[in-house]
Amino acid sequence: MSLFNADSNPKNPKTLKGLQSEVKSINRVAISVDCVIFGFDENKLKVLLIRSDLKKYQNKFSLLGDLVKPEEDLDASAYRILKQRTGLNDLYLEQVHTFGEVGRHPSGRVISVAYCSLINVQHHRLKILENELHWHEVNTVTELLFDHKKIFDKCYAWLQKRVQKHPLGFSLLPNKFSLRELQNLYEAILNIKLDRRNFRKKFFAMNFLVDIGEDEQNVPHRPGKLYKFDYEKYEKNKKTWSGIDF
Amino acid sequence: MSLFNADSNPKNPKTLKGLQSEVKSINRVAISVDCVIFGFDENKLKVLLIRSDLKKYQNKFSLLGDLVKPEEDLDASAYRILKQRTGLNDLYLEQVHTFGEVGRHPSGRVISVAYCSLINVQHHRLKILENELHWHEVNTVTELLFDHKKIFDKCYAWLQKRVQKHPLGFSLLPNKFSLRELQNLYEAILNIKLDRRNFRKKFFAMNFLVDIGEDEQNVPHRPGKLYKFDYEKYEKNKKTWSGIDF
DNA sequence: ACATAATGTGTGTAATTTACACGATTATAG
DNA sequence: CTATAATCGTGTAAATTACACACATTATGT
Repeated sequence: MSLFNADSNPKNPKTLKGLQSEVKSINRVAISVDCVIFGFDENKLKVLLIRSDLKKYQNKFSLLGDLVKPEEDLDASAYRILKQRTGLNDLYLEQVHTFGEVGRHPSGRVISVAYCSLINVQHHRLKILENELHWHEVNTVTELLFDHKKIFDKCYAWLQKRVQKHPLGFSLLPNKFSLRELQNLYEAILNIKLDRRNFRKKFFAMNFLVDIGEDEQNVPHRPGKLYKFDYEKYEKNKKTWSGIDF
Repeated sequence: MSLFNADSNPKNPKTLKGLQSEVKSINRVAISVDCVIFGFDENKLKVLLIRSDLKKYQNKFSLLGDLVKPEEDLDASAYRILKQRTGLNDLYLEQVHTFGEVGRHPSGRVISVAYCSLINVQHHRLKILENELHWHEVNTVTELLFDHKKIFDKCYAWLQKRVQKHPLGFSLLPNKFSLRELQNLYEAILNIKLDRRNFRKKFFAMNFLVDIGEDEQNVPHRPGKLYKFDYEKYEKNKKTWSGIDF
């Protein structure tokens, strides 16, 4: 077979050299990374967007993205974009889907790999105002640049599924959080109401929340206890089998 | 902002024209699609591989893939590869992950979008022998070309998760199948043993299996009833909320 | 006819999920 | 300092679901 083999034929194999020139000359496209960055603030799930300043694009908002550099891994590219925009390292980041429709981008063939990131809004509030960045409530996101709405929709649906089976949601909260905050977060992401007592029971039963012995401050009501998420314990005990169910 | 905006600066926005030349000249890479095609035969989960005939690559096996054509959508490219190899249309196909490490391919920068497909081995048995194609038991897959083992591993792990929450597994079976066959399939994919009675109860409770009133033929024991999967009913009734649990 | 092998169904128990109510604590307004 | 409003923190009974397990049935092969 050949390296790219859908046309291969045992009697007429491609050579490595031939392939190299094919790779270098013919089927070349640009590749970009777009980041769907979620945040949680004022009990709302938000997404970080940037305003287009091109008249041609009517001041639409778009996701944060950039072309992948020639010597840059895809993940590295996503981290670079996040770093440039938020100043933060060590963000939660995961690849979600790749969008490569022929007509998706006006500048030619551009394939975009979508990444999701979850960040704690408190930690980078400073950087926002310098740019044309803006936190949008996810429910009010309508039209975005190019196919970015489609990308956003995919990532939001991904988040709603993912957050039920994986504790990535904690990345949206401060290190110390109350159970009420955690529940508000889940209610905002999933867009549902949950029973407070059962929510509490469920998370305590998981045994990944650590009571750090502090209380909420400056709340206009009885303060709740603060917890942190024990990620190591989670990693050790996480489920592998959740059962057939659809 | 600009179309690619990680370097954008309100005082110095990129122009659309500038971007177009950037897309056309600088950051260009080749893009390919690799398909991980699963089959189920003799109660084993198999994956369809093709043998490399390049000496340089020591007769390693590789996934089925090809470069994406300039005017071809990613999904279309994956369908084309499947069609060329199996002669089948309408296969189950889903994008899983994109692999873009800088050094992953010897011919230069090649980004590969991995797709998973599930096919019914009966339906295309004819085409296999013409090529260097081979069904490998998934448990015996060791070294593959380039990073294809990594791609395969990702797709297999994806399948194991996915099959628990989505009825894609039926694509591996004939239209009519017995419950025993279905259970064998799940046991092969998940590499576990399941209780026959509970398995049966679970699937009947879902109410997506239709008794077609026929029995197995040519089995050396009491024939089981044959069923088909009612995909429409599934689509109407599928769950949206499966609960927080990790 | 008998041994063998798989099918098809039922039942008790444990575990999990759900629904639901009340007293305690804190801040605020008067 | 008292009343009010809000949230915290907890327990229990009912319903549902998951699991372990046993036995009678139907076919095959000899």
